[in-house]
Amino acid sequence: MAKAQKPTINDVARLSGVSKKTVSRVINKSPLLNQATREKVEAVIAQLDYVPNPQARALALRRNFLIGLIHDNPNAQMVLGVQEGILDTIRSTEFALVVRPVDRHSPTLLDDIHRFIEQQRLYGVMLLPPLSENDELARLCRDLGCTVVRMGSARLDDEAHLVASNDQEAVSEAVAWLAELGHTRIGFIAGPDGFRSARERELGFIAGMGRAGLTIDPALLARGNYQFESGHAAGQHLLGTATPPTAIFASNDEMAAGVLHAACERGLRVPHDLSIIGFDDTAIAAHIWPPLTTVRWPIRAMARTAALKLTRPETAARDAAFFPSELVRRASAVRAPS
Amino acid sequence: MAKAQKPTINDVARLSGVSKKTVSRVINKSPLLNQATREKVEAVIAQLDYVPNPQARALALRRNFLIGLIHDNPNAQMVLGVQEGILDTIRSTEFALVVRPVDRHSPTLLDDIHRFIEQQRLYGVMLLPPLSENDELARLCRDLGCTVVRMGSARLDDEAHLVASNDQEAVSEAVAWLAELGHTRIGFIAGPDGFRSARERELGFIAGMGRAGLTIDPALLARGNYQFESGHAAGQHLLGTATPPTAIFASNDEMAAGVLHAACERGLRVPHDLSIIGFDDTAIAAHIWPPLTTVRWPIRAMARTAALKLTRPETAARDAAFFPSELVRRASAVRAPS
DNA sequence: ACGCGGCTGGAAACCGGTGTCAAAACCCGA
DNA sequence: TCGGGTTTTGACACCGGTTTCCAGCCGCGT
Repeated sequence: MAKAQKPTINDVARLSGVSKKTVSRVINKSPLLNQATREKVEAVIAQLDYVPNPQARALALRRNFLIGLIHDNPNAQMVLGVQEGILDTIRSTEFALVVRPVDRHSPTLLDDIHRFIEQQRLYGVMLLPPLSENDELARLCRDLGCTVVRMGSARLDDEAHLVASNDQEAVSEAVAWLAELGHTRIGFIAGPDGFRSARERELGFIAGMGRAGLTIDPALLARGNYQFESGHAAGQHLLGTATPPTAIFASNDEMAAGVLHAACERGLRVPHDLSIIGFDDTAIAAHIWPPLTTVRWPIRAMARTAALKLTRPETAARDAAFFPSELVRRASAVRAPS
Repeated sequence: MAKAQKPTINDVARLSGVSKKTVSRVINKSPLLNQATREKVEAVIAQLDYVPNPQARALALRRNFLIGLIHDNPNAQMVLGVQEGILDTIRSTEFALVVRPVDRHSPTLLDDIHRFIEQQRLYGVMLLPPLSENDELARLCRDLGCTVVRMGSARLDDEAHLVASNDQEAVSEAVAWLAELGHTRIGFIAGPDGFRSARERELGFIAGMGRAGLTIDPALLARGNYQFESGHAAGQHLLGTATPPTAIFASNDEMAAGVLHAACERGLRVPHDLSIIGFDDTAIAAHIWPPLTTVRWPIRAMARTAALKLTRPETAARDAAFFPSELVRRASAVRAPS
């Protein structure tokens, strides 16, 4: 550990007999540069094992090589998946990931985020649902000079990048699967009002029922807020009706777990008496009993793509990237009781 | 948005009629400063709504106001809890949180982290288990000039801060609870070899059994790696013995869920035929059926304290902070079958 | 009245990069 | 050989703070 100091751009310049500016040009891959000079400087850089100081760059460029992950997401599995996906992309770059969990109901939300972005001079920000559905927030980030990627929202904003999965089709497929298993009385638990993902999944349910030639019984519709308790309540409600459903689709896994609780409390056997399907394939899906049939969407891969869009805005087209979801068939959905 | 520019230290200096240096002294609360001057400058700062530029500070100080969270933790719930706890503490400060999930088995781990810390010029780093048990890693961080907080490791390193819960006592209490419920054949699934937390919980089990006057049957001991599958396998093994246990303590919730699966597969009814207790009180504990009796430790509060130690090394004593865990009694542990 | 040490506060250099702009070097045909 | 146009390169200011070093001012002892 006798290493004196990290080499600076000045060291490189001196050793290769050029000016700082030229070294800077090499680093930034400026095109107007003699090939021979470039190679000479690159050799010195390699020899010294020189790495530009990000803090100095940040100061000069008024922009930090940080990408911010802003979220208010109850789904730990998903948030962590996103973090890992982003890291996959930026691990060997100069970028770093800074996270900022927030409370989306805080009245000072916009101010806080404004301050945060300005302070850290973020390069780009990534918004997770449900925050990604907040247009005002996206605009703020953009106005502050960040590239923005919104995840999982289904509308194409003209200025922000978008990375989404196709929830609607996936739910439709899940419903088709239930129909194929012989279910006709299928209950549906929607996500909270105002969430685009919730709306998409709802539309998927309607489409799926239509395609299967089934009618939708309004008595079999309920709404939750993506949290366990709300799924539990909705399940109790649905199962307490005169002619209860033989299958329930919940708009996310957590609510599906709630439904399972409700069923168990009533002495129903799952899946024998009631089939359940969830959405997200979070850790809980595979770990409850019976293992939950659910829809998996490739969080980590999506985050990788999103990070690419953030860190190489020039490379990535400013268009929506859609990722296919996949129905994971487990034991919680079986043939309808006859 | 007609705001011209963010005010700089020069603006403050000019408006208050002093030099940059004096302003800098005010910001850094230097003690050798005339009270009148200080107040004058502070007034201008408030009036301009001036915030020092962190990038410039980072450059000058050779140290960024970033704290790094380094982890390789399969427990999303816990990692996110830590992130939130840290944010609780640093939200209104100039600090930001940068995360770095890593692979603890990577041969380049130390190099990667070395580069990472050096590049970002981290102020402090926080190590989560199992990484927090890596002495070499902790030393590296320290040598690089970071304050270090290790979470959940039970040994006091003389140079790093430590924030831990008292796993041993908590497990002991859980075992006492099972004994009180009339269980005598109690199985134990240990965590992976080499994990301090695993060792602590093991010791807690032994102590608890001893205190309850029960003997430990080696046939009822198994080992997992904190993941679902290993708990599942261990459960199958334990339940397949000639005289299976009536209760099983798993060293974390995920493995407990695995045990539950194993029991269900064998047609056992939980908790009627088998009581199960887990550890961590992650989301899954409350969401499986039956709800899991488990040990809860105050992750978020611990992370808050840890962040305090990191950002105010001068305030916080360099000693271990211990947090009490609590047994959460749910439906998965009941009176032993007679 | 004078000299001296302790505080305050300012000028200028510095941290390690990037932008501007003009000079130097090079190319080619006339 | 020269002029004009096109690269290529370097000098220098700048980003917004901190640090070093020194001058000015003060009160105080003699």
